[in-house]
Amino acid sequence: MTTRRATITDVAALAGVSVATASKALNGRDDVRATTRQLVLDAAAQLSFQPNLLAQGLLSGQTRTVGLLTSDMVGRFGIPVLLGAENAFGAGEMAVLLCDARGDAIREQHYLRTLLSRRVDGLIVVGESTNPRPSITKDVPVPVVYAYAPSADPADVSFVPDDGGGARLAVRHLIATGRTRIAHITGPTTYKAAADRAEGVQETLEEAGLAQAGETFYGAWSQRWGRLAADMLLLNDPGIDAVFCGNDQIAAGFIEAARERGRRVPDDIAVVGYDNWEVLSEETRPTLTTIDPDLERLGHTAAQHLFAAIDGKATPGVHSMPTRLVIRDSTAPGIPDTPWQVSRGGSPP
Amino acid sequence: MTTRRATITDVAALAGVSVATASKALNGRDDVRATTRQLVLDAAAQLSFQPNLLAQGLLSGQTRTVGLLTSDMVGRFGIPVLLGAENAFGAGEMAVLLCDARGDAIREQHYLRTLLSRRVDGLIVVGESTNPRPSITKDVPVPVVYAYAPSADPADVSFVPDDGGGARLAVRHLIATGRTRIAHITGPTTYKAAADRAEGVQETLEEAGLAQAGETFYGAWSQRWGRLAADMLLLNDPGIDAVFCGNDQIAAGFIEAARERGRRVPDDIAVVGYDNWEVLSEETRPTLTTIDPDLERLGHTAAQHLFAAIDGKATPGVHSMPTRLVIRDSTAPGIPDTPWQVSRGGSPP
DNA sequence: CTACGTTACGAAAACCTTTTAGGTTATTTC
DNA sequence: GAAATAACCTAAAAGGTTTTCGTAACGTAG
Repeated sequence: MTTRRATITDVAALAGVSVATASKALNGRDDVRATTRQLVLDAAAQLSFQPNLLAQGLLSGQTRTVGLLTSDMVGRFGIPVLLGAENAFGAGEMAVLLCDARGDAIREQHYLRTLLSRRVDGLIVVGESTNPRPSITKDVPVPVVYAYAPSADPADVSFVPDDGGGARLAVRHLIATGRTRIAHITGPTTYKAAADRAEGVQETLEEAGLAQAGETFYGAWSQRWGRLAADMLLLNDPGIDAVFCGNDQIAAGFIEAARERGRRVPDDIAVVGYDNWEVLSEETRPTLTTIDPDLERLGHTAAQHLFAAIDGKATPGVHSMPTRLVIRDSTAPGIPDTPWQVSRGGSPP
Repeated sequence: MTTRRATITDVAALAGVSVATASKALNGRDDVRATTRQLVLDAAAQLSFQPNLLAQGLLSGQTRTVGLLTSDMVGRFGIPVLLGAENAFGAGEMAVLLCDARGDAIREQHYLRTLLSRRVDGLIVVGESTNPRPSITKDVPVPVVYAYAPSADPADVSFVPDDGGGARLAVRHLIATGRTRIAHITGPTTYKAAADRAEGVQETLEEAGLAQAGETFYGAWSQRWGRLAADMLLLNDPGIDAVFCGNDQIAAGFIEAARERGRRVPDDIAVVGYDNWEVLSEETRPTLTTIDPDLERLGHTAAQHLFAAIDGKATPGVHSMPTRLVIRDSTAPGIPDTPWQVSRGGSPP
């Protein structure tokens, strides 16, 4: 356990060759005789030799390591992005240095310095909301990719979920199922995601020649607000037959309150959520049709583009990542597969 | 952006001293004149010099990096542990290499190799359930600490939540509030956590001279099972006045079903959950009294012990980490602060 | 037998930093 | 005025790997 680890010098000595030859044999270079190579390989196996990546990195200037700088890992949205990214990196030979700045700019600076000290090959910055965040690209001698929260500098490489598109998907689905009086309840106005989705709702309704039922109801991202909004909405505007909620919590609250007020979901009112947070969307009654922002894929794509950027092939700009409509019972009770169906019951196992 | 990074040689040249002197000046060694030191420091600042940690690590044999090997980051429990650990490391000068083996032993081996290749100073292995997992300690020349899932080898260092203690906390609380007919609904028998909690329930009831209401109801960790079990239980055994649920999802389902059957919570039946998963425990009606396993602290402690182990001060054995009772309205409606109260409304902001 | 090309291998430099062992001044002590 | 000390600084080695270049052996053609 505390035995010194074998170096290539040890391997070379055991094989009876020079370190240069050992290196070539181990790395598959071709000016080494087959028998010699086997000798070296056997020696390496016997000593369970593993090349010191520090030494390799020192020499090559490439550490095969990227820094993953997250602003708030506590939040729900950073995790899937991070997961997708880690996934993409792990598939190659890259390793991920994880740093959680916890929303603190000072801490972020600190982590940034240590990451650069460790000579990471690139950085991926994942934010906690889709609101733009300050760019760090110019302070840094390696490529940077922003995920979820875009950089404020449009010349940087950012990947964000297509909130407008998600809203369009939701509203089109409601229209396709025959709804015409559609309301929208969402989170705080300070969230760009809320504004983007509201805009998507507006546009889609106009395209269909429909008017939105009531103005957009901005509130909190909570179940409580969903219930409250339901009470207000059902009282003031009893004719609505569908509601698109800004997230699954609001939708869960809405469904609960609607049921208590004697409205049947989906028969009287169809409900669509957002986020596909399965602990909610699969446990409401009826289960919840919702928009899946596919954050894991977003993280994966961001990581792949970081690869590309490290290889000098950057793709600047803010890239909108498509979302998926997940149809469950809150809009389409027991209807078997239908043409307009995108996917049912969440992601495959 | 692509400009070569400054080395200590550049700094020394700019300051007009040798690299040795520059190194001493930068590292606060004391055989260097104050004026010379300032000269070096200015030069370093001007070039925004940052020491190459690879070179340092190569020399010292310490990389100030630990590997964080998680078996399944998708799950809910790994994340807080990971978070607490990252937190503890970030406070020092350690960095965390994140690897998600996704429950695959092959992948775990692969990651293990690359981590060792990178010469990490230690490893923390976080599992996804409290069931023991295979030990890797003997395959590895650095200290290893297990978090959440203990190592199957009792000589290793493991940190697990005290499930039995959590159950005791819950049942004592129910008894303290005057309940006497207490039932227990929990997850699958295959989970050690479920078994440990059930055992804790048994013991605590016996100590109090009470009998458990019905046997332990094993099922799934789902809201659905909570509803189903509620229906069964309230039908067969209408006299029960409290139920301790194996997790918050079961508890949420139970509360919902109980309400529909006309039982008031907590007046007729008190409910305690487990996990303090706030998206549920703060959104049920009434809000849910529950056990918080304090996983973040568990992760933090595990990380600190890894530090100690790296310094040669290991503390072998399986360490049970205490849980917290979080009292909300499902057991104590609107009662103001009372002596037996441990904490209210979850962790402070 | 000489000239030359090919093949297989080794010596040494390079990457960047820290540390050890000396070396050069200036200052003190007798 | 010589010797001892202190203060400051430098040269060189070490850490593990890859790469470049040099060299030796061998075979082939002239």
